[in-house]
Amino acid sequence: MKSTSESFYQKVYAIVQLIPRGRVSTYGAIGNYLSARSAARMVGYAMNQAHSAQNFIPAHRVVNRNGFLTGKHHFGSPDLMQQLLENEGIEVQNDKIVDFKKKFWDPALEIV
DNA sequence: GAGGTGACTGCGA
DNA sequence: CTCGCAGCCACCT
Repeated sequence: MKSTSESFYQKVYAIVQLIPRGRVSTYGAIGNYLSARSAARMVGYAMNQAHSAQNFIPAHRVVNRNGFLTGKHHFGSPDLMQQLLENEGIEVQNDKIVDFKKKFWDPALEIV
């Protein structure tokens, strides 16, 4: 039923929820894993509905390619995203993830 | 039915 | 090195 891609979001949600604590991913990495080279916008768009999703989506673990908290404003509170990241042991300074490259989590590499 | 937007990315000048 | 533009796909009005 509703096999017509229940929602591109469902896929994104699944990936985001798979992100281990203390790690972060990017829109491009997720989009790339979904067969979309640069569908990063769709991933970000999915996050837009994340707060509407029935399940909790750790969208704070998803940032842009530069490691900046671009979507922090969509959490209801601009500081909420940073607080969540710091709560997981991720250092955030100037709205940017510290050592983002080290904490970067690629689904295509982790999910086999 | 058509147009516009968007939490992005990569490449060119 | 820095700045700008075009591409991408799905959802919303």
